[in-house]
Amino acid sequence: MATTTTKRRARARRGEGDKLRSEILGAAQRLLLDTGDEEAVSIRAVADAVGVTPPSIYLHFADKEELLYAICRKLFEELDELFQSEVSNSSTPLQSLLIRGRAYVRFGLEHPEHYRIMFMRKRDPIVEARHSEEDIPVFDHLVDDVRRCMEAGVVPQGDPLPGALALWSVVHGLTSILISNKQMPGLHDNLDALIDYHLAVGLLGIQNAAQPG
Amino acid sequence: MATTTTKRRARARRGEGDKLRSEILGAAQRLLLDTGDEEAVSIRAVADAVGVTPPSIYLHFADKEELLYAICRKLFEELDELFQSEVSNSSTPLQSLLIRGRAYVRFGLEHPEHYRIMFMRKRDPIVEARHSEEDIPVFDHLVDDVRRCMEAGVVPQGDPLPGALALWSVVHGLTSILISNKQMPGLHDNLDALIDYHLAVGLLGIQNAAQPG
DNA sequence: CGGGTTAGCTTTCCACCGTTAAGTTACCGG
DNA sequence: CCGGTAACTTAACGGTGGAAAGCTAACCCG
Repeated sequence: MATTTTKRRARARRGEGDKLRSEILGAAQRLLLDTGDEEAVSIRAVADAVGVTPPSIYLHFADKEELLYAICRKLFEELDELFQSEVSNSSTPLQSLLIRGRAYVRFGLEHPEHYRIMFMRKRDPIVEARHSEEDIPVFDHLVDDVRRCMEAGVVPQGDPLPGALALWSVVHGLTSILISNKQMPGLHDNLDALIDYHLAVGLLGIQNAAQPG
Repeated sequence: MATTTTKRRARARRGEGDKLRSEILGAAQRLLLDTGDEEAVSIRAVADAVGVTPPSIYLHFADKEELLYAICRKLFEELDELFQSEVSNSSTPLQSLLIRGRAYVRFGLEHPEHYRIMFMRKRDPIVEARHSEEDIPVFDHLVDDVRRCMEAGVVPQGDPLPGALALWSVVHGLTSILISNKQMPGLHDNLDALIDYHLAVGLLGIQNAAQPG
């Protein structure tokens, strides 16, 4: 109720035009978090939340897609920081992978709409970033852990990328299934056990499977 | 170009009101296939393709979501038939799982928009069906194969559902990553090897991992 | 054959969406 | 204080999903 117009934002001073950009990003992210609904993040709603008119958005983002893309990049950084802090206490790379996986699924379940726009939209930021040779630390760190597992002899030697991709596939598959099936009976009790089982499948899988190619 | 109005459909005779329903479904599916774009399947576009006005759609579907849902149910049936025919020649349940998995990924890559509405939307038909105790053969047949693997002693005994879910997670994860990353460098060459590697990870995983719970 | 009933479909409208083109306002350097 | 321009607004376009209400043609019955 009452998502009506808020106060008008004071015009920025000369040279501070970029202020609006970050305000838009912040408002959009907050909107996504509060409503828990991607559809609520419309250009008009964001503009209204910032206290500005819709066309002003286009002074900083070419289109809605680019706004969402910018949000994603921010979320990816935050996700990487989350993972790195969780992993910091782990003693082995294998344990790191386990912790990483658990954190991944938990993040998805706790922030489903964030997860959606990050991993379930048409234009996938991770793919686009890799394509444009950008760094995506959250993925690179996963690959690093797999590589360390290889160096430690706990995963067969070779290119770490397929293994990392396979692990990502397992947790991403599980997460997106869980997200789309919040009500699926008998899935969300024993949730931790289910997650760990999937991680075991992935980890034992890359330990025992022959490298592709 | 020229997606303009087509001819007006002749009114159905009394008692044949349901004819329009299947015409709508068919047109929507065709539209999805031809354009390869979910956004092209708007109520208005479908109505236009059928030769009818938009509100007529609502005589047969409560809202757009229900129309998409109906399309999904149809697609799930077709997918199941595809899988069953591909699997019919396999001699072992393990081989069936492999074939099933390959067919799954291939289907996703060949019909990305169909795949999207089936598995990557907010309301997941499979989950909803399970919740409402409907049958979803395409999933049940997967569970059956896992069960048969257990009976054959090639997968540790227990509840087949977690294993089936894990396998689905792997292929679903891979498929959705591939779909969202059509241009990701070095992913789509060696595609078959990559798919088989993921399947090996999943299969070796459920063979070696301890049951959850 | 000729009306009445009603299934089958339309007309009209609403509020919202993303986006663009053109206009306005207010800051700030000269 | 004034002109230039950065920072925004106003107004509009064509699209969307959807609700309310009206029309029309097919069939049944006398």
